[in-house]
Amino acid sequence: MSRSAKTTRVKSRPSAVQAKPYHHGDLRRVLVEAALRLAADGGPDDISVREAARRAGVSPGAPFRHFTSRDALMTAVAEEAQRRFNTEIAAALVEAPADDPLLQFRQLGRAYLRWALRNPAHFEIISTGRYFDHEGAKALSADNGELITMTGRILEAAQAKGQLRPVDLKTALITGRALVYGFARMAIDGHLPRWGVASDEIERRGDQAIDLFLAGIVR
Amino acid sequence: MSRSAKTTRVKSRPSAVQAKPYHHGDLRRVLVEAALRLAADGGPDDISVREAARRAGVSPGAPFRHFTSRDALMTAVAEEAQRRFNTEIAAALVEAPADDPLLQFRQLGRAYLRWALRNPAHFEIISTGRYFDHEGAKALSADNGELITMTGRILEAAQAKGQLRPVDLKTALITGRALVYGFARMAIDGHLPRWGVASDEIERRGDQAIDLFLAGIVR
DNA sequence: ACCTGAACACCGTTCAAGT
DNA sequence: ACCTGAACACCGTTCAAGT
Repeated sequence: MSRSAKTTRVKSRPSAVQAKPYHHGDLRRVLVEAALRLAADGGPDDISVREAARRAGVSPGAPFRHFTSRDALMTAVAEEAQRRFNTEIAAALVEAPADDPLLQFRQLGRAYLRWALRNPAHFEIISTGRYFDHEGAKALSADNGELITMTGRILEAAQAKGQLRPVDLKTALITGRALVYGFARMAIDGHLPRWGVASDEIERRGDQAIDLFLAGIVR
Repeated sequence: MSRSAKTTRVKSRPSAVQAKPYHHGDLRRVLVEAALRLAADGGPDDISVREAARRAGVSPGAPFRHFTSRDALMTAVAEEAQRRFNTEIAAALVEAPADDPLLQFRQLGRAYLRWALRNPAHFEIISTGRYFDHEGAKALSADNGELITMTGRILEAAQAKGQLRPVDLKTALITGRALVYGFARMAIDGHLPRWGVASDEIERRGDQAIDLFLAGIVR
């Protein structure tokens, strides 16, 4: 399920069966992949430097040549997860009609929810903030800021097109995000059964929540 | 700031200065208090059985006479936090006009947000689900269910009074909760600076989000 | 330049022994 | 019945030594 990172490029020896080289060659990437896998299988807290090292076939100290601490590994993991997230959001947005910002906004919310529901552990790592310091996560902050800017522009376009009631844009933006973030976390944190939502209807309920919000701000 | 739990009732000796007794007397409660403090000072992950034992002045193994595992301690912590949460919500609800369910609903949302913002670590322990199993947390589930039921009844009353547009109640209920939960977590998880919300205006922004949602469902 | 392997301080948990 | 203190397996992290 994860990308194959087995090819440890050893330049000098062209033999078919080669001994495990002393230098790994791509350890950093392999550690991040292993950590993503550990999170997906268990949860964010199941990521451990030692276990990632074990899965990469290196000694416990080896990762510290590439990451100064567990937090630094978590940051790299979060950056990779955020990158995948942004990619999927962008892809989903293409499917919305170019001339209808309101539908684009809706599509954004739906794509956000879907990715969160299907990648709960990775979503949690990105969003919980406990797992790394946001100061040092340059790429992540950029990806994140891009998403926020994009969402704002789409909502502005909807307003400019006269699709909205007279609402404060910033308030609407924050409220909309709070809604999808909250719903995603309710699902991930296991709240929904208490609200009478079975697991096979979570996506539908999420869409209904989005639509109720939209109905409230649309003209 | 925490309730004084110093009185280790020793029945036999009425002397003023008494030696530290072998039996603690109230260890369970003291451990929970210590854990709540640890969470408040650092974060949920700063709760450790050993540190709680240290602060209670007992050996590392002692807590396991009262809690089968760290998870069991976390469950007790969560139950205490949820109890405090419910108490404050109930108190806030009294201040809302008895004949205006919509304002009661609003008040509920505001009280929810305020408690979350002022007790972020405890709120996180209650809501994240990662810290304990909800099956074994009987009292917490009861407190939680009570809150959900109450919220539902208030919204029903608002509808019965003709205060709402024709919306699906369950959808409105879930959407409303997703909104306040999401906003609370955005604040706790450190998202709000990215959305241009300074720390001294968080409560106000939260209130605005609630009001925008209400404006969308009110008649 | 990158990895090994032993070491250290820490944690959760267990258990025989003490009171 | 409840607590001590040593023990064990585990983790993050460091560092001299190897390649």
